[in-house]
Amino acid sequence: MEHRCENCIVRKFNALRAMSKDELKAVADSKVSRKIKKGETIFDEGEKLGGVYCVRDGVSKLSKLSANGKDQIVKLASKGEVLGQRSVVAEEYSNLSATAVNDMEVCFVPKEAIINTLHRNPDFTYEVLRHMAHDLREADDVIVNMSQKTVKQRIAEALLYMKNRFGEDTEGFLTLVLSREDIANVVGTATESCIRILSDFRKEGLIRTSGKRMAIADDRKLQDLVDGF
Amino acid sequence: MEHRCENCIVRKFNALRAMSKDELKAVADSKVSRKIKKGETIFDEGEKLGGVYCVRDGVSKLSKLSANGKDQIVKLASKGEVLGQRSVVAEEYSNLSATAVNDMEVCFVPKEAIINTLHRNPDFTYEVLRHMAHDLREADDVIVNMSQKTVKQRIAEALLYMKNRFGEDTEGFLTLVLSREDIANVVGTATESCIRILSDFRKEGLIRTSGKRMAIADDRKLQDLVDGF
DNA sequence: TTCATTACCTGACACATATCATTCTTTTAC
DNA sequence: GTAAAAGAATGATATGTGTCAGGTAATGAA
Repeated sequence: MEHRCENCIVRKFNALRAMSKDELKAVADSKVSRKIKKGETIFDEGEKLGGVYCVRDGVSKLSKLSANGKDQIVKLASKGEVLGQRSVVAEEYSNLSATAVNDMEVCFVPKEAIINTLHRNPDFTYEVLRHMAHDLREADDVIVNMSQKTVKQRIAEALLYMKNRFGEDTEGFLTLVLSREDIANVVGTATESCIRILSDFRKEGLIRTSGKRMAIADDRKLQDLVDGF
Repeated sequence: MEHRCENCIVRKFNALRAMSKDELKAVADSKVSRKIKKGETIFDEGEKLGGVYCVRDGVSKLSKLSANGKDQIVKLASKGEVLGQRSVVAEEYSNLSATAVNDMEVCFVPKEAIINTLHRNPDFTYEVLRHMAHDLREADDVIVNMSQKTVKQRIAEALLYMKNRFGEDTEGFLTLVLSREDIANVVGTATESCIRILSDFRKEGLIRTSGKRMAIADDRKLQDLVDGF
């Protein structure tokens, strides 16, 4: 049997926690669980979304294709986050595409259940609003970082972010494994530049690597770099 | 006597149009009109906002100071737009500062009236949400532009944006007059680079200038530049 | 007006970053 | 396990942009 939203822990982290019992029941009845393999896309830029995707497990990258064919990763979403919220709320085509960074499990929730609740339950709407306000603030910060920080600083920041947000395993390696290309797309640089800078970091003892896995060896120095020292 | 929100045309452009008569009355009773001179700041980054500012007239730049002392302009707000919305909704300190680009007239609306309505009137909350969803989309686009387009392309785009958004006078000059420094801060580049590129544009016949005033002479070529031709 | 300040402009130069080409390594799939 | 594909690494080179330094023109205040 499928999981019931009412008992889903993931819900605690997103706006669905503000739903009433009945509303949640409606969501649970209409939702569809879905497994997504690493590298598969959940939805594409320009697609009309029929609902939102609630992430139960795994990590997704939200990216936008630029004119010169490069993908800019705008956000990484993990357990508890809801994908496609913005597009459904604004009733627009998606401005981003979502791709699984590792194997994922998501629940697709048809938009009707969401929109109904948005019209009737101000607590829920307010909660969604607060999440979006938070996203907007983060987006503002990214804009400033993009234009004012060097690639080196942005990569250092991305590494620290990955550690803080997704943690590290028992050996100290970052839990979230991203390819150099993905990291380059997060900070908005060429893959080669990213690789070069990561090599520098390794040589300077700021990070350790083992295959695709990466570990932060000197938080302090990385942070100093970000702050411009 | 002060203007009444109920009759304010500006309201039609923002979320306040979804307020009930009574709610609007409460806003009108608590609001304070204020004139702001060109160059004055409305609020500062890190400030705790006691409410939002509804723009009746003039243009404001919303900017964020970066570590290296440069201002990044994140958004330009004009008639009908509401400043400080994000901070009030999220109950956070402001992440941006707002400065008048020209003489302005704004109405300060204490947050209580707003927050009360957010909790009670789902139509209003939904409306605010839709506006924020729109802002978020724009922010995503800016992120991609920042990281993938050249300074030249971004300046060309900014000029076209200024024309489309704020229009031009009878002589064809852009209505919104920004200093080169402000334009540089919009596109995230050095003032000198901005000046140089605008000079190039002038020499190539893409724009005309007369003192601080600027006119777009060749929309088509500017657009081609933006698109990478 | 005159002075002071701000905005604008230009040149020279350094440097960060992108691009292209090539090799080596790791991962994936059959 | 092996082949094929994908990812990582590195060098050489070109170039876009930032920085510093020195101007002129425009603007505002006394």
